Amino acid sequence: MDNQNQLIQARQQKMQRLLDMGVNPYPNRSSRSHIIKDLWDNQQKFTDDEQKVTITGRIIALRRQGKVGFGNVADESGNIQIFVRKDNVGEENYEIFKSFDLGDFCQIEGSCFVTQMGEYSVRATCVTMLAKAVRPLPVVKEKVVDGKTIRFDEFHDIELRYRKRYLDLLLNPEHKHAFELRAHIISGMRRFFENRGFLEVETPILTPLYGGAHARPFNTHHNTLDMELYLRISIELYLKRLIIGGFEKVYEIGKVFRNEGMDRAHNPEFTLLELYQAYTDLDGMIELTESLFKFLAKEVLNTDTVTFHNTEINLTAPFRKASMLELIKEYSGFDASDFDYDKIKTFCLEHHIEVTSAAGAGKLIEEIFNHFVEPKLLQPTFVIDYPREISPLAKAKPDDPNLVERFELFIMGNEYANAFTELNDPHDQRKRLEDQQKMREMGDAEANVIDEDFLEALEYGMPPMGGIGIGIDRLIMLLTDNTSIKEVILFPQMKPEN
RNA sequence: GCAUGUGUAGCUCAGAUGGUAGAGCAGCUGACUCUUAAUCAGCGGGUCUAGGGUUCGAGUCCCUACACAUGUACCA
Repeated sequence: MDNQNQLIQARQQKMQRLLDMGVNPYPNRSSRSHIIKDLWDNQQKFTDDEQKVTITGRIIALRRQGKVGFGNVADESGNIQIFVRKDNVGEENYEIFKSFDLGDFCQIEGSCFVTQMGEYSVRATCVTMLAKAVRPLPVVKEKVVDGKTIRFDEFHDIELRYRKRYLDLLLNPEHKHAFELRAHIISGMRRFFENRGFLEVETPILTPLYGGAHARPFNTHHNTLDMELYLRISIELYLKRLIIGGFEKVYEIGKVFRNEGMDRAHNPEFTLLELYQAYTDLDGMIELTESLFKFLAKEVLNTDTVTFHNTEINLTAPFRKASMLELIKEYSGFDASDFDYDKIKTFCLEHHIEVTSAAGAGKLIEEIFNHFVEPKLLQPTFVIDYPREISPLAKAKPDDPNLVERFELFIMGNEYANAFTELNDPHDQRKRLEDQQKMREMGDAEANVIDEDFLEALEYGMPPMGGIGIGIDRLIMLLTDNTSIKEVILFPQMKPEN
């Protein structure tokens, strides 16, 4: 018998003992009068009047001493010591207490008092088993020294933490913070958009064609229809159809799926916000983005700045705006504004920047930007004036056909938002997608595909508008000072263990 | 993808130069009616990630595979 089975068997034996006593180790009902935080918030009152309280929670520590025992019970709001004495609960009930193991859910009835050692506790008059844990939890012990909690044998194997997130949340409760903040940021966004009159919508995730981004999709198959379907890689083309349909302000927050490599910054499924607003443009999206960050900082984070890896980032001041070509010149000294392919290619080769056959001058300019500029943009910066070649859904600048009205927002060397004045000319849009198609044929597997249904919709007329996408996971990483996306996704993609 | 590192008990970790696997916690038995990393005494617990190889002998050396981390390339 292996060790784990031995541990499980010991717990099952205790469960059997309960059954033999006629006690259900998994009762249907429980009751509680107070959450544990209530007891802590009103210590004086509860100790003075000795009122009866009933708490529920998980046993997170046990210290037995013969005919008396201590333990700690935790619910979501906190944890408190319990004191169980045979004389207080009676012989039969004490047998139930003796069946308690670390990890069991229990209900404790009693009253609050302070022990001789000065610890605020619940003196039990009756204990109840609510749910027996038959599998042993990793044992983590804590000690408080000078107000600081020292944790022993912390559950910190990174792989186990991700594979068994429930144990991570249970044993390292501080890891809940990123997920709570995530929820608050998303609900804050919804409030912000609702205040501005946006409608939240849901569009298909399973689609006959994928588009709106530069990525490879996941394929699947519908049995009854006997057709190939793709998981969406962006939300863009459906949201634009809604603007065509007469909605003027829409957004969606949802999962998109990209079939690419995984690393500390990429999970195959991730959460994207996309938003479209009719009768505005890139400047409108800049205003909206600055206001959104300001709102989230003030209303959710209650601060102006966040600290990421010891760098203070001001989220509320106006962000810097600079064109991609200017920034390239600033950081590399190279002037690419003439879009001279041969000259740009030579520069790339000189600086060991990969030049693929499908890449034109615009793509190479982006590569130069990624290499020389991107890592240097620490404080929030709107990079504007993108090459048209790499922006097939953005409207060209009226005075420069090589460039489009687009920005990406960079903070700490990473991209946090991508926005355009959206292309609404169906002829231009068709041509752009055809150019993408050519790039596919030249080997760019991530280039956009031609979506005839979308083009037809465009032909019915789409108002001028601005649109933006914000990667939520990355944003949460920034706000929680995490460098791994797995720390902000509850159940990150993992390869099977065996 | 590539490079480097890690993988030993349920958990956290030791195991120089190859010689039949150790600790703490948790578990079991016993003692203990105010403890708090409770304490004390005793006991049990391992296909050392998997598969090959070298060797009289491999947790340790070599090869392959797998998982995870970090760096790097591409992408949000």
